Amino acid sequence: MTIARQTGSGATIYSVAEHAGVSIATVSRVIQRPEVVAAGTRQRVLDAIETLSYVPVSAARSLAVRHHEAHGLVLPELSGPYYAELLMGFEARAAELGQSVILLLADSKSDLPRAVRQLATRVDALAVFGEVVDQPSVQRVLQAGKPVVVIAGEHRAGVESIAAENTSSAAQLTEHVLKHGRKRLLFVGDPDAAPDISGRYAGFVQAHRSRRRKPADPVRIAFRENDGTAFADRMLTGEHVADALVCANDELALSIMTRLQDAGHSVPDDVAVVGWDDVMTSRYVRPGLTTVRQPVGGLGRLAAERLHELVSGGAVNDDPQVLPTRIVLRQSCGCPPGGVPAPPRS
Amino acid sequence: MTIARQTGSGATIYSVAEHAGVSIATVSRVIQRPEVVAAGTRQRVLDAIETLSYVPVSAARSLAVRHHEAHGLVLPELSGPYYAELLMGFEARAAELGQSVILLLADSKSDLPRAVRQLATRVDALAVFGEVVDQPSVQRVLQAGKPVVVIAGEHRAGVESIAAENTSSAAQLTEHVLKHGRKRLLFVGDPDAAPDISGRYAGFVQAHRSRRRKPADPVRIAFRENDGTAFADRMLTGEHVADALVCANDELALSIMTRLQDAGHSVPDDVAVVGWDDVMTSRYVRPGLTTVRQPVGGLGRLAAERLHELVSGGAVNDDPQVLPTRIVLRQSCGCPPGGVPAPPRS
DNA sequence: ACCACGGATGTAAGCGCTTACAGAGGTGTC
DNA sequence: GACACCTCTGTAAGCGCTTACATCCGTGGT
Repeated sequence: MTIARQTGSGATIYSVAEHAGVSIATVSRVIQRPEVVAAGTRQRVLDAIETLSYVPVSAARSLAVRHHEAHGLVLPELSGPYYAELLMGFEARAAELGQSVILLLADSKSDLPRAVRQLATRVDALAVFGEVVDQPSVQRVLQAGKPVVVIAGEHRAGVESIAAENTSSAAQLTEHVLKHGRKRLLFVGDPDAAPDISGRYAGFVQAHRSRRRKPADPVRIAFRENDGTAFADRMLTGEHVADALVCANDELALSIMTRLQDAGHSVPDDVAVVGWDDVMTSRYVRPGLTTVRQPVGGLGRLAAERLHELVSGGAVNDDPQVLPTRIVLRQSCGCPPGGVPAPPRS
Repeated sequence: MTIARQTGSGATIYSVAEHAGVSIATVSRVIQRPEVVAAGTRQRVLDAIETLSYVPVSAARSLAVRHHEAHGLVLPELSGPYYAELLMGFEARAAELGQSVILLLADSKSDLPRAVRQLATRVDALAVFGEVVDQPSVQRVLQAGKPVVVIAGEHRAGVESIAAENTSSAAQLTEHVLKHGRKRLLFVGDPDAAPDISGRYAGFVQAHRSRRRKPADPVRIAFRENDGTAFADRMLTGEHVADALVCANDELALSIMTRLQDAGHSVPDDVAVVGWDDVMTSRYVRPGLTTVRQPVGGLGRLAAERLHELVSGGAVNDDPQVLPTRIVLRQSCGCPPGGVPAPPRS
């Protein structure tokens, strides 16, 4: 608390070796491959480690072995369950593979490219979400010889990419809504904002086409609750007319649905609403929100796994890997209660 | 893709120096303190860095400067908004202070102590949540000379700790419910599960005492949705009787409330329900859930900040720092609609 | 009794940076 | 013209580990 502590910060492999009466090589061995050192010696070293509170300096090891044993993950932010789940999956798998994870959140960063460069400095490989980090920055990392996988982003040659299936489940979902007899569907959310969304809109269009109906243009709004509320207000004034809303995500769907209900409209009688993500709230609102569940944790796990394989010399997979999604039917689309019970969250 | 790449993985400070026709010291200088090197030289070096796609190896720097420029954060998990928000705050502040953050999630770890030891190896300081990591592990880190702050955990001498205020807001909240004329309140959640919860129960007790009423024993159940549902079922059978429920967190409150409603009971008429955390769902359910908002992001920011100060030689703060919380009144407690509008989330 | 061999440990050469210190030119002053 | 000063750059000594290679010693075979 006052004087420099002798133990702790001071202990190095040298002090341990000295204390145990062995060479530093032996100390290193008891840490890396305990079985090769004689039991007695091993114990003396272990004791020395204990009494000196020795904690190795990973940087020295990294330098010597020439890799970091760490993966970086760049996410836009962490509000809502989506990214959190992704991160959980990533962290879990990375840990299993003995890798630390260094997290970088893009919002709140004034100079993202710089932050990414910095990050690249301390990891063996990088996973980045969608288009959060600019292409040149990605290229830099790649050129420095560090594998990069992009999650739910644009697919580009030479960069491994993984994503959840969007288009065909969007088509199914749209089809489902159409089967409920809805005529004027609106897609709510900006397809240009992210590849995920454009895939969903593509499915929306496809479902219309296959019935020879003309899909409406997307309502290009952002994805936060405020945006949904504002849109609902514009529906209330008659600016937008629809009997079904296919929303780009649950936050949008929920905020719109709630606003409409608070204004006296009935969901799904007046207008059906469906979304994407199956957030917790979607189970709790009434009517329950029909939505699409993505294997978000799986995306994270897969990303960590691929990174590890790439670092270990694996070849980059040139086509995107897409994980299947599942439609969760509740009542907001017009289905009767008790129809299909929502499966428990995995 | 086939042959070892010349650029990238190969580039070191030496190759850059050679390519630019300067010494490695100069290269290091243009990276660390560009202003001290002559403009022409600097540019040549910058060009060399560019053409060689040089990315420094942070481990080498860490070794030379003798610190990692990274903070570790150990969290139980990441489901629900609570930990995610904490993490966001922590990451944001850490980044501002130039520190990377290495995340460790305790669930999914088969050998947590080992994971923590490993983590300690690559950071300058550690923030750990509550009691997720065992005391001996914490002590080890401390003895190795690395600062530790515990968030929302038991306070112990010598370890810095920070938390959100619990007892007095719990007392206020309980008091509020009592003022609505409720007579039989139950505290739902196990106080022994976490210091936060025991603080809340203490407030519950305190409010009763100050009115000379006898507080009920806590209903010791876990905090997941299932546990809440099961408890609600037991209320429905008459095993528990109450006209108000003070729940340890929103997940519990929401799952109980919903189950009760689905069974035909009215909230708040038959039973009032309040919770803690102000998760997103709490705004969306009807009636809106009365709850307590904690400055979760603030806890994270503060943790990162204190860590940084401790690493920079600051003295450890012997009493816990507690951040204020705020009660958010909605209708589940019995308040009329439109009474106090819920402030927007910060 | 001698030798080959294998197991346990030590020696020493890096890994890629940072930085104190020294040296080399230029400028300005008297 | 000599000298004191700057400014800019180079030299070299670590930072704390890992690991190939060398060494030492005890065994067992013959």
